[in-house]
Amino acid sequence: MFRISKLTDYGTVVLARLAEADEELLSATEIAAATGLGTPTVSKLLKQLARAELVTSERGANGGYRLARAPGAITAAEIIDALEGPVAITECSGQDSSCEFEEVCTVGNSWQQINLQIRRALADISLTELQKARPVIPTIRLVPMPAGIPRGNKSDQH
Amino acid sequence: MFRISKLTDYGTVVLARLAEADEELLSATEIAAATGLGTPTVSKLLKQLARAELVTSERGANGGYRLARAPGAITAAEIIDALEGPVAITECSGQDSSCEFEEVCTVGNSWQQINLQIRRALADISLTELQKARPVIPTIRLVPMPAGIPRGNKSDQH
DNA sequence: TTTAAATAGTACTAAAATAGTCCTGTATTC
DNA sequence: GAATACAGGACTATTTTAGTACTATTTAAA
Repeated sequence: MFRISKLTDYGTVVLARLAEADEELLSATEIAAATGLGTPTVSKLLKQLARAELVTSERGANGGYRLARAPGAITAAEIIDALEGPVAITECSGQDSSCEFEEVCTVGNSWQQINLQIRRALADISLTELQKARPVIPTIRLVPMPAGIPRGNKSDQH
Repeated sequence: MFRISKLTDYGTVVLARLAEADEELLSATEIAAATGLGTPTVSKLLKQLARAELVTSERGANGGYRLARAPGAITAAEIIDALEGPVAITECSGQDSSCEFEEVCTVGNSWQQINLQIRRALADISLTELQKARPVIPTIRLVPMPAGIPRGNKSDQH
């Protein structure tokens, strides 16, 4: 339905936690505990974010993650790119224009325009701004919830 | 992956065909033949578009569909709304703010901003513009293809 | 030097959303 | 009344997403 996936949203929660920690090294387990998300899930997300170079990692005992850059320099577009691949409103709006039906199929152009505008909007929002509305979440209230940002059940519209 | 669904894209193909027909009544079968899409699929799409009042229908023998308005007055936002429900980048970015976790969950604001900008971009593109890049498609080339806008296989990026 | 804690990578399973089909009913024309 | 076409809903199959598990590697500390 034209929305970001749950994992991407969880990803912003994880990144927000790291932003809050400000340079301090946090392990996946710690982040999971702080956000209420599952440890394997957090771990998976951090690996993806590390590969996209939005966070840096240190291995070994006492290892963990920290933001690769200041929160203000990480954009929503980058987060989405990292966690769900490049934003593309249609399958054929990528740069790689190597379709065998190219002469016939001509959807491209306008969707690509839209795509560009969406990308622009996403590139304009930084982690700082995403974080702004997500201040210190009282841990005690999160514990009973399965996910850091509870949703996905019946009626939890915000 | 943050994209519109195939059905929505098919929908624009169907609408483009109707725009081309310019007021002439076309049956689902005719549109299916002209676009290369499956008849049941086209039929389903047209029903949804009719309910959203983007097309009008006439029942009975010699019935069919035509655009409810001029192509220039139908926007991408409306098409997406009709075929996949209201555009919302996250589940909680709708108007209906009745979440039981509202005090705790605070994702809202910035995603909603993004959402609004995306909506604006989509509302700015009309069917005419979507159609522009999709001129007369030679039927003969479409026949062997399973879908009007062939894709979804391995390497068919446009 | 061994053990424990942590990330890296990959593969797999389960659940949910999407796509596509079919059937039954109703309206309209011939 | 028969044929054609839309309306609505239900159902099935496929694909995508979410979540988990396992193995390997790295590092710190006992």
